Amino acid sequence: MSTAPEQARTWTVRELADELGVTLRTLRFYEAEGLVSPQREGSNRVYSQRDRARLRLIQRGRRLGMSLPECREIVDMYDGAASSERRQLETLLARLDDIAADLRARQEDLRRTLAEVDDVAHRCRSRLSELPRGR
Amino acid sequence: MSTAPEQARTWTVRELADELGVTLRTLRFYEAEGLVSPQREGSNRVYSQRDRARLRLIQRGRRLGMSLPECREIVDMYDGAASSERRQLETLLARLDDIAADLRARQEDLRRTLAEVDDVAHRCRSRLSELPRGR
DNA sequence: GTTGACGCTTACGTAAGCGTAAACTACCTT
DNA sequence: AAGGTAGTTTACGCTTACGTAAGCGTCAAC
Repeated sequence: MSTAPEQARTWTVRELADELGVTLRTLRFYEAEGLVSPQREGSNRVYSQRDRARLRLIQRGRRLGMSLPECREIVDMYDGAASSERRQLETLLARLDDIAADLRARQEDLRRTLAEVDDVAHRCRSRLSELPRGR
Repeated sequence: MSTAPEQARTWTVRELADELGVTLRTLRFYEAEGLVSPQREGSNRVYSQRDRARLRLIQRGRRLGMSLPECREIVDMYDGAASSERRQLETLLARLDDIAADLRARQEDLRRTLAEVDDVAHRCRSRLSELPRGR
C-alpha cells in the first residue's frame, strides 16, 4: 500500500532557510560542500523532505560542535546503512562504534561540566545567604 | 593547618604543553586572549597549578565545541563565585542558570544523536545477518 | 666559541564557515 | 516599460584558532 505518487512536499531555498533559521548563503554553501544535493527546477533549487531531514541533522551536529565534514559523515551513514555490500557494512559499523564512543565521551564531559556549574551556582547561593544586608 | 610555604609545583610552557597535548603556540595564544595569566620568571612563563586547572577546563570546553570567549567566561566564574558583592553574585547566578540550561539542551541533542547512531548500527547488523554468504 | 635546547616576540599564513556585495535572469504586477 | 520579488553565480571579505617561520636572548655542554 501507498506506492502512490503522493506529490511529496518540497521547499524553496527561502522557505527552508526561514524554517531552519539560517541564511540562503548557508544552504548554498552546504550544497557546495556536498552536505545536501537538492533537485533543480531549471536553475532553482528544490529541497525535498529528505534534504530537509539531512539539514536538521546537520544543525544538531553543529550545535554539538561538529565540523561540516563530520556532519556530512554522520548524515551519509543513514544512507550507507542500506547498503548490500558486506565489506561496506562492516567498515560502516566500525566507524559507528568509534563515533558512538566519541559521543559517550562527550556525554561524560558534559555531565561533569554541568555538575560543576551547578556546584558553582550552589556556592554562589551560599555566599549570598551570608550577606544579609544590602551589601 | 597547612598555611605552610609548600613550594607549590610549577610548569614551564613546554612541560605543560606536552602534558596537555597542545603546542607552545596554543598556550601563548591563550595567554594573549586572556584565558590564562602565568607568572613570569624573567621573561619566561611559569604556570601554576591554578593555571593548569584552568587549561584543563578550557580543553574540556573546547571538546564540547565552545569558543575561547565562552571557555573564558566559564573558567572565570569559578573565581567570580568567591565575590562578596551581592549584585555581582546575582548576575553571575543568572548567567549560570542560562549556561546550565544550554548544557542540558546539549545533553538532549547528544542523547538523541547517540540513540540514532545506535539505531543505525542496529540496522547495519540486521542487514549483515541477512547476507549469509560472502556477498 | 659555537652549537644546541629552551625561551621570547612579531608577524604573516591558513582553513573553516559563512557575510556581503555585484551583476544577471525570470516572472509578475502596475 | 518600469519596478518588485525570487532566484542564480562569482568572488572578495572577515573572524576564529591556531601553524609556521624569522630573528633574537640565555645558558650549559662540548
